[in-house]
Amino acid sequence: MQLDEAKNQFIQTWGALGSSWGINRTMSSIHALLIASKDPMSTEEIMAQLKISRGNANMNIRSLIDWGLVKKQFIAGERKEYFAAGKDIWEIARQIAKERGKRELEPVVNMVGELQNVEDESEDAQQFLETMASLQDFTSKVNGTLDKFIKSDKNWFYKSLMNLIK
Amino acid sequence: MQLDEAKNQFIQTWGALGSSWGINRTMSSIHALLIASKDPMSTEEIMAQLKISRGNANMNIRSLIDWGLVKKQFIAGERKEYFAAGKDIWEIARQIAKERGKRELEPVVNMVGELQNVEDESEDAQQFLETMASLQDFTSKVNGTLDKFIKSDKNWFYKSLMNLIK
DNA sequence: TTAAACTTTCAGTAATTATTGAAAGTTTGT
DNA sequence: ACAAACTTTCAATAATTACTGAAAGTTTAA
Repeated sequence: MQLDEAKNQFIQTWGALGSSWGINRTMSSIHALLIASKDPMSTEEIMAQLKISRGNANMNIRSLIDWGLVKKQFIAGERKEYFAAGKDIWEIARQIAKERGKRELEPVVNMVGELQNVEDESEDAQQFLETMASLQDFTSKVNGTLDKFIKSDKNWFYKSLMNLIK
Repeated sequence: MQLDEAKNQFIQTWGALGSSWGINRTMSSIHALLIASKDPMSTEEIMAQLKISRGNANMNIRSLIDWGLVKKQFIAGERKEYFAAGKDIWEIARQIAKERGKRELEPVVNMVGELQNVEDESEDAQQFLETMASLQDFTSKVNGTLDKFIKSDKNWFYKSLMNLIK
């Protein structure tokens, strides 16, 4: 297999994965492209490789920077901005966990908190509150683990995971 | 707070959460509705509660059944089908992990496996292969943990998690 | 200060995804 | 066998989300 072929394969799969996880296809394709590239790339190069417009490239590069997945790189003597993705998969996972946790876990935690003060005494209400309580238990545990993971270095996580899966 | 109000709140939030995780809003709303309901519900009732069409209701109920999140319930003397969601959050999480793992993690594992036979010897290729190797390492560990989690009962997971977060 | 080199924005449009509702299909009781 | 009660399908349509490209904005070097 040729290197280019392999890279394309990777970009494809990574892009599809992203889109089925609610991250847009272009954003994850750019991410994959940068992960697979040895050198930082300019907006122009990204546009050319993925055949996308300037606006689209720019917007998604910004999102990747917001998510902490991509960094600007200045190249001596060049005026253009270059972009590079971290290559450490653990770091990438940690970064994604952090963002998604913030954006999607927190709303649930907040909702469940508010739901505690239902006055109703019916059996129906009892059961609902029970489920909500267990949801709260669950999310707070997931949140806690996520926090540890986010603050951890690879090594800590690795050890704990090994421990977890025995 | 009224029970109905609380339930609506829950349906709303759960629906939004699903849609930002690549699951359609109606599907997660129905799921939430069934989680919050003491008794199993018919298609008619679901349609009325969420103000959605028959077709939409049917399709999404089927998806929920495919995912193993909802079960048919037969009610004595009734001809209609009734539906109920499991209320155990751990079981729900396990079910979702299982489905998503199958649908989205496996393609990555397969791709990375295939990518091993790149013949190129350049530095660029070296680096790419290194990243892919670490990706493989990562996915196989996640996969392994997921497997354990899926096969586990709540208690096993709980203990390991407690252990994990010290 | 000017203009070239580059980045960002955004209104319009395209592509994708979800929903409707009516028609076709199925099951069950008589 | 019939028809009522129910479920499923799917073509048309609506809603959402992503993308384009040109124009506006910004930075830098001379």
